[in-house]
Amino acid sequence: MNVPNPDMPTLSYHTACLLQESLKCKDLFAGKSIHGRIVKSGLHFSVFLMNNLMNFYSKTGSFSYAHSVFDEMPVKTIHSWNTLLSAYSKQGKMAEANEIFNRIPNPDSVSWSTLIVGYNQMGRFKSAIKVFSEMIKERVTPSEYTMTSVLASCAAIEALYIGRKVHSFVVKFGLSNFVSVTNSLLNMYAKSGDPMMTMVIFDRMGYRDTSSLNVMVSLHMQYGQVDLAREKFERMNERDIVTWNSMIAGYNQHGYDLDALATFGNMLRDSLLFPDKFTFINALSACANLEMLKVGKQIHACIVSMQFDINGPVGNALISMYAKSGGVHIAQKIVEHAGMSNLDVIAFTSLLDGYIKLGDIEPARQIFDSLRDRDVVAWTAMIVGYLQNGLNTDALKLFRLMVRDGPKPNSFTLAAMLSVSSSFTSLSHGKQIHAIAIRTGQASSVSVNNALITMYARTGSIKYARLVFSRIHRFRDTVSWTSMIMALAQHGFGEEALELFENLLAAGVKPDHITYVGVLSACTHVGLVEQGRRYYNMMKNVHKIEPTLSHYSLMVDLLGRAGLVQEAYDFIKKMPIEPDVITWGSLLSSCKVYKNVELGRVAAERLLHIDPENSGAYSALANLYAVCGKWEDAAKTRKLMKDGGVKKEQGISWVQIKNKVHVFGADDVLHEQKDEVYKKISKIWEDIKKMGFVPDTAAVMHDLEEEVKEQMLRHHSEKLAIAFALMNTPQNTTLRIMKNLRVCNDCHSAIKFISKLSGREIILSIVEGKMQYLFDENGKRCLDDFARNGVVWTLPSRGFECYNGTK
DNA sequence: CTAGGGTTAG
Repeated sequence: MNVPNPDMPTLSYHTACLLQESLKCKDLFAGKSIHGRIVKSGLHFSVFLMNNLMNFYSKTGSFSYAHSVFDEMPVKTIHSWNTLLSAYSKQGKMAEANEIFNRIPNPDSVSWSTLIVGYNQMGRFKSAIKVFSEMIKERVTPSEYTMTSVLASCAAIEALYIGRKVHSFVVKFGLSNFVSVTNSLLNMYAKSGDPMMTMVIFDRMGYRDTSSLNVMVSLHMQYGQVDLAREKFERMNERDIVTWNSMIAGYNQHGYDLDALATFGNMLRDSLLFPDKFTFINALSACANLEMLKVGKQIHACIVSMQFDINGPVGNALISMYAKSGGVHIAQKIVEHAGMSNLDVIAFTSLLDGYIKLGDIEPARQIFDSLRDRDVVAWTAMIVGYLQNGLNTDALKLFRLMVRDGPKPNSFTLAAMLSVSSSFTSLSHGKQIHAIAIRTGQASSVSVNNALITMYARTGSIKYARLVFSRIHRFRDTVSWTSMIMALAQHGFGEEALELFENLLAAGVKPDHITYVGVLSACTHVGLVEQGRRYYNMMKNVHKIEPTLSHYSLMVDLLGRAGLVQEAYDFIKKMPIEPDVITWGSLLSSCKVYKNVELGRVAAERLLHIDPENSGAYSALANLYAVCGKWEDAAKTRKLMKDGGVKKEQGISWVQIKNKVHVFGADDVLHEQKDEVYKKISKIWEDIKKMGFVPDTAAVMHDLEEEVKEQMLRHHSEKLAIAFALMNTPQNTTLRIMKNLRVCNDCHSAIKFISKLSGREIILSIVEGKMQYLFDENGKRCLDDFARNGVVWTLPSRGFECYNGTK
C-alpha cells in the first residue's frame, strides 16, 4: 500500500483527486499542467502521485509520457510496473509487454492478469491461456480478475476441456463466491457447447445478478430457443444495456426481426438507457432484413440526434440497411459524404450488394474494381451477385481470378460455386471446387458439405454424396439431412430416403418445408401414396408448415403417377393458391401414362394458358394422342404448336419404332440402356432431321464423343487431343475426351493434353477410375509442374486427397 | 494497476 508523503498529506491527496477529475474528462492539458505543478512543488518523489500520473497518461493514450514518468521514478513499486505493463498491453504491444513483465522483480497476480487481458484484446486467446498456465506453474495465486479473464479466453475459442480445468482452479482457490467468476463460468460453458453444465451452475447459484441472467438469455438465443429467452427476459426485474442488446441481436439472428424492432422501441420507451453501437447495429440489421426503409430512416435520425459517431460499424450497418431496403441512392450518398479514406471494405461491399440486388451489375463491378483491399467477402459478394443475375460465366471467370490472385475462398464462396456445378450438372467442375475446398481447409464446413451432397447427387455420383453425408455425421444440420433425402429420392432410392427422414425425426432435428419437398418426392418415386398422404398431413399438423406450390405439385404427381388421375385433378381444384406450369405438367404427364385424354387435354390447356410457348406441353399432348392411337390429333397438335409460333423443340427426339411414336426426353436417354438407345437413335438420326425436329442434346453429345473416340483410336490421338485443347472446347467436353484417351490407354497423350489445358484452366482435376499410370516418372514431373501452377488433383479411389506438390 | 456478459457486411 502506498502511503502518501506524511508531511504533505492534503496536497498529495488533492493533487491525486485533480488528476482523477482530469482523467474523467480526458483533459490531457490539465493533466500536463498538474504534472508541472507536481515537479515544481517537489512532489515528484511521491511514488503514489507518480503512479497516479502514469495511470492518467496511460488512460488518455499518451503512452510515451507514461513511459517517461516511469523512467524518471527513482523508486518503483509493483503498481508502477503494472501500470506500465498495462499501458503496453492496451496498445497491443505484447512483445514489449512481455519484456517489461520479465523485468518486474516480483510479478503479482495483477501483472499476470494484465498480460492475459492484453492477449485477449489482441484475440490471441491461446497465448492468454498459456500465460495462465505459467502463472499456476509459478505458484502465483490467481485473483477473481485472473479467472474472469482466462475464462473469457476459453469461451472465445470454445475450449471446453481447458475451461473445465480452469473451473477446478476456481474451486481450488476458493473463488466460487464471486458472482463475476461464476458468470464467467456460465458464459464459458454456454459458449463451449455444454448447456447442461451451464444450467446446473445457474440453478445452484445463490445470488444471480443481471449478468448471470444475460448469459442465460444469450444461451437460449444461441440454441434458437427464442421463446425461452423471451420468458427469461420478461421475468427480469433489472435490465441493462447488454440485456436489451442480447434480445435485439437474438431476435434479429433468428428471423424475428419485428420482435427485434419492437424490443428496440421498448428499450427507448421503458428504460433510461441510451442505445449504444450494438443496439443500433442490430436494430438496423432488423430493418434491413424487413426492408423497412422508413423505420431505418427513423433510427438514422435517432443516431444523428444523439450525435452518435457513425464511423465504423454503425456507419456500415446504416449503409447496409439503405442498400438492402431499396435506398441504394441514400447509401451511395452516405458513402460519397464519408469519403473513400474513412470507409472500409464492409461499407463498399454493402453498397455493392445493394446494386446487385437491383440487378445493376455494372456499378457493382465498378465498386468492386475500385476497391483496393478486397477481402473474401467482397469477392464472394461479387461472384454471388453474378450468379443471382444468371451470369454464370462471369461468376466462373471471377472465381478463377480469385483462386489465382485473390484471397482464399471461404465456405460461402465454395458453397455458391458448388451450386453452380450442380446447376451445370458438371461433375468435373464440382470436383475441382471440392479439391479447392480441401486445399483451403474448408472441407469440414457444414455448408460446403451440404452443397457437396447436392452437387454429387445432381451430377450422378450418389456414391460420393453418401460418402460426404456419412463423413459429417457429427455436424449434420437440417440442410444436410434434406440434401441427402433429396439426393436419394432423385436417384430412385425412395425407401432409403424415407428411412433417413425417420432417422432425422428420431434425432430430434426439425424438418423444414424443403425437407418435405424431398420426402414427398421420395414417396412419388416409390409410389407410396398412403405414406405420402401421411407425411403431407404430418407437415401441416405436426410441424405446422404451410404447403407451398412445390408440395401441392408433388401431391398431384404422387396421386397421378399412382393412377389416381381424377383425384389428382380434384386435389388441384381444392388448392388455395394458383397452380403453376409444374402442377399442370405433372398432371399432364400422368394422363399420358394412364392414357386419360380428357383430363390430359384440360391439363395441357391450362398449362398453355399460363405459358403459351411451352413446347413441352404440346409434345406431351401430342404424345398422349399418339399413345392412344389418335394420330390425327397428334399431328394437329404439332401443327397448332407451329402456328402458335413455338419453335423450340429441344429435348425431344422423335423416334419411330415399329410404327409407333415414342418420345425420348433427355432423362430416358440417360437412364435406359445407353448403348441400346443410342443405336436406335443413330439409325433414325436422319429421319428425325427430315421430320424437322431438333435432335436431343444428349444424343448429340454422345455422337460427338463416339466420333472423337473412334478418330483417336484410328489416328494419331495426341495431335487430335491437342487440337481440341487449343480450341475453345467447353470443359466437360475436354474431360470426356480425357476419359476417352484413358480408354485408349494412351497416358502420354493424356498428360500432354492436360498440359495444354492448364494454361486455360486454373484448376484441373482428373478423376474417376484408376489413374495409377499417371504416376510413372513422366507423370510425377507433370504433376509437380501442375502443383506449382496451383493445379489440384483428386483421387477419390483413395478417399479425397489433395496433391499440392509437397508430398 | 487487472476482469466478465451483447459484435456489423456475404
